Amino acid sequence: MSQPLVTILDDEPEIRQMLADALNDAGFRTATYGRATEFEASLTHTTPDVCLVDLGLPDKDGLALVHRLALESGASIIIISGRAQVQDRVTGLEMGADDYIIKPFDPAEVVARVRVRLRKGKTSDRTANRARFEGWTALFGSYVLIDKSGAETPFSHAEGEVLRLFLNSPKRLISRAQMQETLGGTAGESFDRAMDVRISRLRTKLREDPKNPRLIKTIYGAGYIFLGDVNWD
Amino acid sequence: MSQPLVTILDDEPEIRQMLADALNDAGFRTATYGRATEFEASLTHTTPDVCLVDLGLPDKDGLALVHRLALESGASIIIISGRAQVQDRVTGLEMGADDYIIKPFDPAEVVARVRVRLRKGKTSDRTANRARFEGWTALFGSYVLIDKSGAETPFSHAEGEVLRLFLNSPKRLISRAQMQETLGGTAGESFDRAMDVRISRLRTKLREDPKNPRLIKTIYGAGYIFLGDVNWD
DNA sequence: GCGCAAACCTTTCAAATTGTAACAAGAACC
DNA sequence: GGTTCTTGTTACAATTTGAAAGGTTTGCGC
Repeated sequence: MSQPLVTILDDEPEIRQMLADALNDAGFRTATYGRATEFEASLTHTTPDVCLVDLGLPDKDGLALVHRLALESGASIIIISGRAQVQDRVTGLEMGADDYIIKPFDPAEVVARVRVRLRKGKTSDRTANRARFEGWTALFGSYVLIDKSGAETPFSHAEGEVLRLFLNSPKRLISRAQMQETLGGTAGESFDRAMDVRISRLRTKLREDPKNPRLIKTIYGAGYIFLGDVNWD
Repeated sequence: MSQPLVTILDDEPEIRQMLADALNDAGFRTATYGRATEFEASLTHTTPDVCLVDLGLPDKDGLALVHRLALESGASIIIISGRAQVQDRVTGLEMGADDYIIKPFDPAEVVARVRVRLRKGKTSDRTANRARFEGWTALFGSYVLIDKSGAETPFSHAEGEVLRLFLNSPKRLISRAQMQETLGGTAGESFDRAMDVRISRLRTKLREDPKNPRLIKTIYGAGYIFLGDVNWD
């Protein structure tokens, strides 16, 4: 789970191969698809970080796919297309793509542009130390949670790590593997329980109703999701 | 702070003008600079959202400027350059640029690419993950179904996979084989039953009449069809 | 219609996953 | 040294899920 996943959707096998090779050499995991339906099917059980999409697909309108992808998935989308008109590029970007590369392309440039998209995702991790969410204010500098009425609740370093992780990617599924990675879990299988405990303690401090958590939701078999709007400053 | 600020750094006045006009027409505030030193001085009292930087500057190495900008400012950086070699582009992107546009360019494309960078900046933008159908609203971000009256019904990850598959291809036959593939079925023959159970549970949550399902229809010997109009947003 | 086999639905049950209370080891502080 | 706080571990409860099993429906031949 450590390496980012890049998916490649193109109907020409040689291009798929070329891209996959270049990206693998650069250290990414890749998954290739020749048809839109095949690719769409994969989305229910995998979450790519970057999607390379060829617009000239035989079985589906590429632009519609890009549009839906942009809305539904958190992945960055890079269109790869033979259509070089400015208008094509503009509409492609307007449909939600993050970049638009014209065929023929140099694999090195594709790799570079994929890297940019991943870099952006990472850098968005806040290093600020105050966040407001749903009536709460978290001060990471002084390890204190403040509720609507101004009452303070201290939290520990371990709890803060979890909270920061949640506040950095709200409303998105965070898998247990991801957590272990960022929280320096020793990958020891018994650390699983420790994570549960951290989250349990955090939930208590956020006064979550155990039966019906509103902020930290468990997705059985998948991970956790932090609901609620977050503002950092 | 209402309109985003785009800065333009280029030594050719006509290009500055052309970009500024196009961006102003698109509703952005702009500030233009002809020299790197001038531009750098401006950074002490303004915080641009997107910076367009020409690499071919007379008074300073453009790449070094890009690098510093990427590290120190939160702005998105788009390089505009006459140097069209792949290597130039790759190094430009590696230095921290978010995009690289080659001269000569079409102003419309520049505007589109600026828009993409700004869109990315909004964090809560890509969390929609919502579909409406026949009076229901499915929030995949929070694993909740909402009916006409606003009542919420949570659904599990497994149920969500099935529901998403249906909503992705409404009014089209979905074979069991397809499902198994999509839902990561181990192809074990007993997974068939598990599939049934998932659908059964989903039907219950959608309050389907067992005798007369309106949304998820079984096609004996072939698969399932999801009826109903779907809108993602 | 009737019978029958295959396909499908749904209840029940057990295994896997997750929640939390209680305890213990260790760090920090006095 | 003693106290308090933090944090992981253990143990057990609660929940979710897929598997098993039996019931129901469908298609088809007579």
